[in-house]
Amino acid sequence: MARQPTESRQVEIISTMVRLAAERNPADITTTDIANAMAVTQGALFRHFPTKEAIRLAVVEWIEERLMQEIDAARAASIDALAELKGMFMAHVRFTIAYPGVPRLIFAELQQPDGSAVRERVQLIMQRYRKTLAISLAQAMEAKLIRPNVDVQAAAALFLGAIQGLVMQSMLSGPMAKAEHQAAGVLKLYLAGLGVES
Amino acid sequence: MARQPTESRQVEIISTMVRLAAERNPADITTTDIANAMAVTQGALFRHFPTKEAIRLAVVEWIEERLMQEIDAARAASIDALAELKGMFMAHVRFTIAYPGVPRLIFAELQQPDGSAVRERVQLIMQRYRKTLAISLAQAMEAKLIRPNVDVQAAAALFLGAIQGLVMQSMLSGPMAKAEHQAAGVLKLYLAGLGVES
DNA sequence: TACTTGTAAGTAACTTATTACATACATCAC
DNA sequence: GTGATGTATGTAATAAGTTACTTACAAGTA
Repeated sequence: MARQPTESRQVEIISTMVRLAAERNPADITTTDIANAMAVTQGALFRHFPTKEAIRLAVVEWIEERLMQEIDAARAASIDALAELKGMFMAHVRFTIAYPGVPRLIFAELQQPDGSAVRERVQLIMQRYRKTLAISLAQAMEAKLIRPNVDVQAAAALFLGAIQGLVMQSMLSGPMAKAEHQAAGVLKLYLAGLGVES
Repeated sequence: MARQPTESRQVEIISTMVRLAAERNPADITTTDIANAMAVTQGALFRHFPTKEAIRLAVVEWIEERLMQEIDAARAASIDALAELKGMFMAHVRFTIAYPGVPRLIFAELQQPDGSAVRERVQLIMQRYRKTLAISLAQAMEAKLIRPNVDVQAAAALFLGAIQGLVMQSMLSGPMAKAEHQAAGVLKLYLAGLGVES
């Protein structure tokens, strides 16, 4: 019962996957797990996606759309390049708190062997993200909001690492929500590395 | 043929797992994969470990032993707390270059559900590591080698995140070896956050 | 009526672990 | 030394369970 069109089922499958990934190893989530969580039979999933890999790809695309939207919104709401960096950092942290399964899914896909379509999509997202960061960093340098001799590549890597460090900590010691006030501390430390006085 | 005692086979199984994890998703490495790489039959593995989980636990214990040995050696060879931090960072990076499978294995185990014996072991390693970092950071503050108002918790989290950021970058764009010179840049940036002039 | 979405059952492939059996090897009586 | 014996390590086959995906059929919906 409760028949639904493919479009809404696809969304449901994606969000169920993201939800389940918050508490389990994404690699261990089976089509049966997803179907049970949706109260349909396992075979029903294949009415809406041809393969499991197609589901994983759709999940990654969903993440890209949502996360990049948040990042871009934070950037747009900023008055200068330094505010952009702060805003993107906190937006990313908030997104991770809202969807704790997301970093786990991303990392699980990064572990996939070379040539996997899903993996390459994740690589594209990260490249795009790094490029955005590099632009803001360069602008901040030009506007003398950060010190003039910052290694932009290292700064972009450390930005992502800082977030990843918070994620790892939440995976170690409890819910990501607890890490939110820690996030402010880490951001402050990161900005100090860029020469920002606080 | 080429019978070998259990002790050496156990070591071989562990190092084969670590080696395979450098190029594949650790979650996808089967006992058949390990056995093939060792040129024995799949069943032979169970002469030396009772279950696959026992293999995974042994791998984690091997990592702990080796990594912590490197970290401690780097600490011991340092003249002050700041040199300790630098030494530990670079030792960790070098270890990751030598064994690219290690961070993947650690992360894969962290994804495991709560209560898993292997996961809890990894948690212990990370706690121990963080504690070591906190001590060095506190000492460095006391000796006025870094600025006096560093948030030690955030600094420990960012230290691990900085390494994790390098690992993610290598997973994105190629071998970890390429990331070595990047590591120096990230370390410099991290230390700048602690108020270290360079 | 024609198409879409669902179920129930089944299948092929894969994975961990076990079992029956074979053989190398250390130990020890002699 | 030599040979017997028990144990450790290996193979081949297979059991038992799981997973992604398919198929035959039913029923809702435009």
